[in-house]
Amino acid sequence: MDPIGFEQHDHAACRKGGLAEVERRCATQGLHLTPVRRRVLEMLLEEHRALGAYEILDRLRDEGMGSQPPVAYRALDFLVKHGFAHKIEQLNAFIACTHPGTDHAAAFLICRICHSVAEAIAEPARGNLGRAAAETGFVIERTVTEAQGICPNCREEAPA
Amino acid sequence: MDPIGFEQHDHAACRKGGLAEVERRCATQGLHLTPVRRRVLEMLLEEHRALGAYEILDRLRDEGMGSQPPVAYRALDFLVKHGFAHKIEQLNAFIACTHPGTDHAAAFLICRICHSVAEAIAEPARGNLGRAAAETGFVIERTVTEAQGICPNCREEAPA
DNA sequence: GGGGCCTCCGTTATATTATCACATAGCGGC
DNA sequence: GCCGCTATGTGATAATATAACGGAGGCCCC
Repeated sequence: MDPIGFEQHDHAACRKGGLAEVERRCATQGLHLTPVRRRVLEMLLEEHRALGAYEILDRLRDEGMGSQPPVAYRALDFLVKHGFAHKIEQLNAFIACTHPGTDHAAAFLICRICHSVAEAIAEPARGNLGRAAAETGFVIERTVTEAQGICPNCREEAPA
Repeated sequence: MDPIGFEQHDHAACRKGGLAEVERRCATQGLHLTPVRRRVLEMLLEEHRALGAYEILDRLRDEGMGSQPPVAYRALDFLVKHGFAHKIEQLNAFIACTHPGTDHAAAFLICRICHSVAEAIAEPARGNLGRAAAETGFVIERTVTEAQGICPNCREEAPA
């Protein structure tokens, strides 16, 4: 199990590994990891925290890579569509996928203090939701699972 | 089990029952179900479909109950805060709770064709998410579980 | 029964998030 | 060279949400 991003870890490796994996998959699937898309992915990989589209856009603008919202949104759409990033619906923000290789339904643990986000692999068909779907004939295509709370680090510092 | 809103049912009873239950709880908990809040709840109970804040605001305006966004958002905040309604994060829209009595974590089945929404009771602590949280010491305070797909009715009509 | 406090509402303004529409650039096929 | 395709650049605007402030009304205390 490595679903969690709260621990200390070799973050440089984590960034490079994520990028390398995405590059590999783009190559095998014939996808274009263009400069903008690549840069946005790097930004997301920089931190285990969700970034808003406009935060990303600001950074792109600083780097001279386009200054209008569609630039950021299109890159994010690409990354999300191909499973290289996820949208955190509760935050209207985006995060790099920690398992870009696997076809996966993701689940997230979101710290409301430090805003770090950890990703786990979800089991969409399990539990009440899957049962309810099966009972009624609802066909699940996509699930969003997000938990908000306090991460171990923040819990120590502010145990309230 | 009655988690599902896709079947035919006595909708008038369903509306009245929902309203009555909320009134009862407001009475016992000392909450103020003011005219605006009550009207918004009624609107949500009208349909098993998520309504956007501005859709609600338009109706309030038509009825002369306030025309500015905060009016709708405040009423919705109240309803959500006390568990009488839920926000569907994927849709940025709101729906009446089908189990206003119980203290509950909700899970939703959202039809991407007809936009109807069914609510089931979720089991937040189960599955990978709960396990990942337990392993790392993350304290879950609130979970969002939403599945998007095709409801049985739409599936018959458009079996693609 | 007046004053203070609290909750709720009305309103203006603005912030934040997201998309539309259309023009341009590059690239590969043939 | 030209076409068709994908991606990008840009201006405009739509959709969602909140900040900030003032006033109305209830309620309690004394």
